Amino acid sequence: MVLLARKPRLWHSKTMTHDAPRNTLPRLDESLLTHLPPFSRLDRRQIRTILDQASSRRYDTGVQIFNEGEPADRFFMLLDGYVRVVRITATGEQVTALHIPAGQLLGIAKALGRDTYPATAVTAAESIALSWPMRLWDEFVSEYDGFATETYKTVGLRVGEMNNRIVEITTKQVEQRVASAILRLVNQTGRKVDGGIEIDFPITRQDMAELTATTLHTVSRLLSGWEKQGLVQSKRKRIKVRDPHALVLLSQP
DNA sequence: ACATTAATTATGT
DNA sequence: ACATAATTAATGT
Repeated sequence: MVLLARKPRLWHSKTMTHDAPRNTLPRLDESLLTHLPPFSRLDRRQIRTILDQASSRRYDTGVQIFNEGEPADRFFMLLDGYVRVVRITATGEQVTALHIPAGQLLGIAKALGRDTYPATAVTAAESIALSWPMRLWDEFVSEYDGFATETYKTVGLRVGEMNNRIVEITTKQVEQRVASAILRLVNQTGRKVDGGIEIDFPITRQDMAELTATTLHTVSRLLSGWEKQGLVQSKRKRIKVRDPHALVLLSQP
């Protein structure tokens, strides 16, 4: 299996050297959670007990973390990487609802009053996530100050984003949709590189097409055109924005 | 205004 | 060498 063949690469470890291969991740440090909004108001002791109940796992890119309709037995905190939340239409097409960056909760079915996952979560890059059994959810909500308000805040933001997408898809035209999709991704996950800002995880034309409800061909044509005008620069699975403002103009006619 | 089909090329292991 | 990704042109609704 691929997962076992690869060396476990932990958070931001490009320059790190590994002493020895491990089959389990190292003991979790409290600093992993202290800065993350749902846990930021907690003291060390509380975070310790939270971590002791967590299990941590590393995922290759393109791996499902959970599937739509499954009983939601665990909820997750993404520590590193990106996941896309995907729904399958009646015709079997994939539609990407949104992307979740590191530092956010996912699979929080309980927060939506559900006991099954409402969508499928697939890693968009190599990722690491903590998870807890869902029975702890109510405990977290009641015991830990700020946990509930923060998570419901992000839930609100996410449904807002999905609503925006629906409005976009039904009203705006394709060029405007992919323009604003790129801008959203850049705002959420953008990483400054020399000539501009780059989407921080590998994303194909097909992925963009699923995000914007179009075809990979249209996406390809648009990106090629924008590249010639110097708006963006893209190679395989990478999109860099050189002129965000111009994209903003394209996204709102 | 956009999708679909198909053929061709580029790119990463 | 092979599979996957991207481009490009032609044709269709």
